[in-house]
Amino acid sequence: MNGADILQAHIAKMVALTPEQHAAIFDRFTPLSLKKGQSLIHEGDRVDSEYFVLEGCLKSYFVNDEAKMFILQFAMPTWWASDYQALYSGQRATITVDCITNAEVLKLSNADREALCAAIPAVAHFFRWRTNRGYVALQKRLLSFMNNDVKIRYEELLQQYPELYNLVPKQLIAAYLGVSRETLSRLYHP
Amino acid sequence: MNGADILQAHIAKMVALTPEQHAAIFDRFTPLSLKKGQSLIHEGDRVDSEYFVLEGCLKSYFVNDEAKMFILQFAMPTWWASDYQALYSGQRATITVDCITNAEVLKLSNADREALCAAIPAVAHFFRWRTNRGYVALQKRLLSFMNNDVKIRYEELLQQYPELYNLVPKQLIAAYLGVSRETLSRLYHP
DNA sequence: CGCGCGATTGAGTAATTTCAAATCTAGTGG
DNA sequence: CCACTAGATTTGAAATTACTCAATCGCGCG
Repeated sequence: MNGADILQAHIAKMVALTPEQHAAIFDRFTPLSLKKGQSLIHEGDRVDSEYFVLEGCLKSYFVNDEAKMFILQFAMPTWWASDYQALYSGQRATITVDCITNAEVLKLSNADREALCAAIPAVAHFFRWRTNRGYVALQKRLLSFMNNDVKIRYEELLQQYPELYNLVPKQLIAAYLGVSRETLSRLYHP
Repeated sequence: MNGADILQAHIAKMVALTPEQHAAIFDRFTPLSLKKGQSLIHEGDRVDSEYFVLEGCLKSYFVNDEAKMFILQFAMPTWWASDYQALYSGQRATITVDCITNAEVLKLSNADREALCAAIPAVAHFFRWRTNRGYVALQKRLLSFMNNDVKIRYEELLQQYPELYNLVPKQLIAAYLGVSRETLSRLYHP
């Protein structure tokens, strides 16, 4: 399945559009082929775009003063990634987005998104829905963070994305779960 | 300032509307006067509305099997609250929203929101912006949760809402910060 | 006055961290 | 095919931190 089809299927799940509208939407996106390790957004950058993942896996993360990494999101196919704080506010990026594996993504600029939303109300509806979905997912994660111990959070993550298990290094999983890699390791080697 | 004015000022910060449009929007909201302790959404309920706070303070929280409470949000004036997972998906509420103090709120049903968004594109834009803002705030909180210790998180919260200090019991603050009340107490009585 | 809720304090326990070292593994070049 | 290296993972031990449980304190209100 090519990029246009994947994007179309993703949007069509939420709103009904004509083929012409789907084509007009896809026109605004720029396909990018990325190598493992390449970065899309780096701390300190100006951010004017977000990215829709077609293939591969990205991570978005924050690095603190002691060089400790905290992963906000593993972006798998059909997920979106950016530094939304920077994208919406115009401030410089505080988080970094890069490729865990080779990846195919579609880039959409802020301006193009707004143009699409203005031209096609259903697209505005789609993006509203998408952010709602992200908000709910994030809230669920925060709750799990407060409520559950690491082991349960680890199982939740693997249940949601079984492919992560042998796609990303365990230390990145640990950085997502908010524990040290040693603690994660000890969970399964008692 | 009355409810209509507060709502109008809140929306006008983001999108430009005519007085007639503001009036049409306010028409869809139902004002409610609530007493301290009253609940708007209770775990297990069907949820068909969200709430805009005019005055007072709400909390939205989750209670786990061991009756431990985790506070997702203190909803202060001009913030919105609901169980968005339930509201958007139609599933039953897993979180509860109730009043920490007497409160004045405006209720908006899902159907009325969608009707407004469909009738006035700028309103759709407003809600898209609002959810984006909520998403970014939540992401910031998750990061702070992973990165900072309780003391810093406590200071961040009080810096954002100084009035919380003598508005809500310390145990609720602890439930927001994700620590036991004893630990929070010891922070400032070493 | 005394009740009840919230806040504080103490002591022991459990979980996680850090630091250091050992082990494993995949990929590279000879 | 093998040796080597870099990165990733595992393991150990000590130190830290937060938790639980229990008891006490403080204060506002009937």
